[in-house]
Amino acid sequence: MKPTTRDAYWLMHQGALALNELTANGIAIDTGYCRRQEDKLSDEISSLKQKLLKTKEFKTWKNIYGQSFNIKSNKQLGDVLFNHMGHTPIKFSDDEGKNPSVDKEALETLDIPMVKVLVRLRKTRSARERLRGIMRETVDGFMHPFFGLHLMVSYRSQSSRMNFQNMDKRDKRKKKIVRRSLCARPGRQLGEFDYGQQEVRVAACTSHDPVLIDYIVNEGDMHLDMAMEIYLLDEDEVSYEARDCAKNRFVFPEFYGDWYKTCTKNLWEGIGEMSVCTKSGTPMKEHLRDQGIKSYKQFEKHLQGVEDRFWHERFKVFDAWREDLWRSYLKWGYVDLVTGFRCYETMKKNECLNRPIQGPAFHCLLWTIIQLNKHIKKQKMDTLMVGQIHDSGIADIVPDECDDFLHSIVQIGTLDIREHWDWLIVPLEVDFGLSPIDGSWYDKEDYEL
DNA sequence: TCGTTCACGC
DNA sequence: GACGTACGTGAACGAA
Repeated sequence: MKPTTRDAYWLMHQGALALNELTANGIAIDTGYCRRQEDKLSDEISSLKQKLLKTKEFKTWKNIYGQSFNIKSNKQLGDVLFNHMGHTPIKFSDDEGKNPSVDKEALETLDIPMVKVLVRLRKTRSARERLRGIMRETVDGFMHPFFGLHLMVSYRSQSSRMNFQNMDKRDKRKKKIVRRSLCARPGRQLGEFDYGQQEVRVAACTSHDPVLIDYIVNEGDMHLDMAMEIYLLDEDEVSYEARDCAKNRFVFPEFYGDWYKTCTKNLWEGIGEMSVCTKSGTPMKEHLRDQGIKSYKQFEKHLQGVEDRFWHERFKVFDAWREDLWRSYLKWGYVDLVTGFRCYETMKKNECLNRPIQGPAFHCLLWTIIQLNKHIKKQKMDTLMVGQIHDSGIADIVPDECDDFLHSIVQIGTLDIREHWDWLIVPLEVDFGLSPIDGSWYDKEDYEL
C-alpha cells in the first residue's frame, strides 16, 4: 500500500479501526433456523441425488467410472456428456480449448432433462454449504466476519470467515435461505444503506466527462437511452427487460472494458433468456427484423456502431481520459487514485483503467463508516455497524435511534463527504432498506426517509 | 500443496 | 486495426 498523502494514510488507519469494530460487534445469527434449514436441505439433496441416479446419463457415468464414480466431479461429468454420450460442448474453459465447460450456463443450453435436476442439486448444496459456513463461524449466537484493507491490490476491502460480501441475492430461493439466518438483535432492526451508482458518479468526478456529469446532475436515465439505441426503440416502447439488458449486458460491461462482440453475444442470448419484448408486446427479435436486423451478424454489426458512438461521441471525454491514463501508466509505471494512493503493480489495460474508479468509490463508503462510528459514540447511541459490502453498510439499529441514524447517514455520506473531498463534484445518493423489529436481512424492505 | 473450475457478491 | 469486464472468497477435485 502506498498512501501519498496524510489524508490517505488517515483513511486506511481509521478505516482499519472502524472495520475491526464491525467485526467485534458481529451480526446476530438465528442458529435454530440454521440447523433446521440444514436438515431440510440435506433431505432435499438426498432425494435429488436419488432422482439423478435413475437417469440414463448417470447409469452410463456409473458404468464408466465404477468405483471411482463421484457425483461431484465435474471432470467426470464433462467426460460422460461429451466423450461418451455424444453431446456437443457449448463452450470451453481453458485457452487450449481442451476442457469442455460444465458450468451452469453450459449445462442449461444442453437441453437434457437430467441437467435441470443437477443444477438444482448444485444450488441446494451451495445454499447448505453457506449455512454450514455461517454456523461454523458463529459463537454464542454471533458471527464476526473479518473485513480487511491490507490484502487487496484494488484498494477496496476484502472479507472472510464468513465472507460477508458474497451472500446470495440474485437467486430468490437461495437469498431467502441464506439471508433469513442473519438477524437483528432482539428488539432491533437490521438496516442497510446503499450508495446509488457510486462507481458511475466517481467515474464522472475523475474524468470530468460533461455528458456523464449531466446524466447524474439532471438524473437522466442512461440505461433507457442505451436500450433505445441498442434495440432501435422509441422511449415509450422500452420494456423493463430491455432496459435491464441494456444496463447489465452493455453499459456496465462497456465501462469495465468489455467490447461489442461479447456484449452482442450476451444481449442476443438475453433476448431469449428473459423473453425481451417491446413494451407493446412484440418479441424483440421480431421487432429487430422489422428494423432491418435479421441475423446475429447484422445485430453484431449494429452493436459495433452503438459501441463506436458510445465512446467516440457520447462519452468521448471519458474515453479520452482513459487513454491518457493508460499512456501515463505506460510511461511512469504507476497510476494515482484521487483519494491519495499510488498503484505500482504490473497491470493489464483494463485493470489500470478500473483501479481509479473502484478504489475511490469504496473509499467514500469507508469514510462514511468512520464518521458514522464517531457519531454513534459521540451521541452515546446503541445502534451498531455490523457489516459492509463495497458500496453499502449494514447496521443493527435501535428503533428509537433509527430516524436520527438514517438522517446522519444522509448528512455524513452525501453532504459532509463533499466538504471533505472536493474532487466529488456531483451529488451523491444513498438508498435505505430496513427490516421490521426482530426481523432478518431477508425481511429488509425499501425505506423512504 | 497447488492450480483449476465452479459459484456467489459488487 | 487490434485489443478486450474489473475486484474479491471459498469449496471441491485431482494432479503433483
